[in-house]
Amino acid sequence: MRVRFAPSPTGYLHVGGARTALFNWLYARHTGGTFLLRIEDTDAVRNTPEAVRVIFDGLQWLGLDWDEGPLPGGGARGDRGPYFQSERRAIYDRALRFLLDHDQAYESDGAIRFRMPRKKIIVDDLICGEVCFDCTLEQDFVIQRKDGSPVFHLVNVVDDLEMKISHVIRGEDHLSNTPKHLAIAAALGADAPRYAHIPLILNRSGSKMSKRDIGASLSEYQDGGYLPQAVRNYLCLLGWSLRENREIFSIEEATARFELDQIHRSNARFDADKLLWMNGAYLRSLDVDEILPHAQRWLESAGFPVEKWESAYIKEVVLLIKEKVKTGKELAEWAQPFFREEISFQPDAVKRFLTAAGIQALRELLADLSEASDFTAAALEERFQKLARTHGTSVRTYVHPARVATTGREVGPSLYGTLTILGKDRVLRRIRRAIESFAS
RNA sequence: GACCCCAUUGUGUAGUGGUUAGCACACCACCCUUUCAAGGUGGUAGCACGGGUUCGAAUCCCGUUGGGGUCGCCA
Repeated sequence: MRVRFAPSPTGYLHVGGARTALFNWLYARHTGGTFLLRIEDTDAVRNTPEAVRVIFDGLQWLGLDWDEGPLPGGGARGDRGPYFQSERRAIYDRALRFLLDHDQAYESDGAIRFRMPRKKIIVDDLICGEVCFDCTLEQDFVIQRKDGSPVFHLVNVVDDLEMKISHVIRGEDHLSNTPKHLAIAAALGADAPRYAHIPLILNRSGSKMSKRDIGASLSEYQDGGYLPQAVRNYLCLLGWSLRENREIFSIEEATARFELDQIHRSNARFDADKLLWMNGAYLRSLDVDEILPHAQRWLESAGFPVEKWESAYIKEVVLLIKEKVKTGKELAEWAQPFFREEISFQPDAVKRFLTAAGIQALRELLADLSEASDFTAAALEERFQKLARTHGTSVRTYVHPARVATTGREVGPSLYGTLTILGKDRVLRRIRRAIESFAS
């Protein structure tokens, strides 16, 4: 089996494209076949090195490695290259010459048109089944522009043939183009690959997700603190499932179970809420060591110089917070009090908890914690409860002002864990400072 | 408009002739609780419609309606 992902470098990687790449990759890995990457950069205007970089980054981030194709560092792997269409002109010229010589194409106003056969063409699709197109009234179409550049329909088919692609797994928006592609392959005297058209990903309002839609670009997830495992898992679910009331699964499991004929025929709407939930689920369940490299990136982009801190310290913070948040972005926000001495106080939090009563509670707490020799979470919890009992009040009396004093916020991870990680010195200093700043 | 694809709660799906139509997200309620999450329990909500076929249709056939896609010298 030889499958390919053939994106056009547009400057961003569409989630639909990412899902197409994923399905191709899954099929290749499932069958022990070859997954190749081909860059369809025939549109010179849009073709920039940065735009190609985005494709490499996105695929690598998702963990979709390709066996053949251009390499991010330059050069290529595989013996069916070049893998940039812009470098394959001679091959297309040869195909054009062949079609012209065999009267399957002709010149028209300077362009070259393909002689579309006027007959019924059946697409035997691996997912959609046999689809019949009546092409008796079909028009001939351009395969080489007046400026001499070849057109998508031609190059796409020629490359699939030249690269010995056995299965073309692509979006269903291409189903209607397939008769053309079948006809070109036949005119070239070749056997066309098998086709498998996967359902489209729709936006919230139900039309094909486009560049303009929120959440359409993979980079939004790369930059938004999502875990690639979660995004990949979610993408699997758009048109495919394990069929056993379970939606969170490993990539190995997906690879083992993936079958083309189990893919849906109906389009799927992209549900950002569910992806968010899934990302949180991954954050909670993944081992902190797996999250660490991502967390370092999240913290870095939030403006915290991670190299300043021991990775053991970062791990403690991540371990504390990851249970409570859904994205890395959120995690970085919550982590602020651990990486910045100058904490910023949220006005609402101050107003609500650093009242006269709150300050009084902080004074009592300060006196108590000053005596503490054991600053573990369990010991602190005991201390807070004892303090509350002594003063005949609820532990909340101390917890809330303490959280605001040490983190500046009224919402955050477990307070006792927070205090433990901050350590006695920082905790006492922050409580003192809060008392000084907000006692009126 | 022509052609093509599709149709199970709001969303993603399980279901392939006989089920109290299952699961997940979202939503609501309660429980747990130091906040927020998470977790637990329960709940609201679905086979688009009309004809067939059949002893029996979410499941098979036809039509209607609805949604989507394609009709470029873009890819």
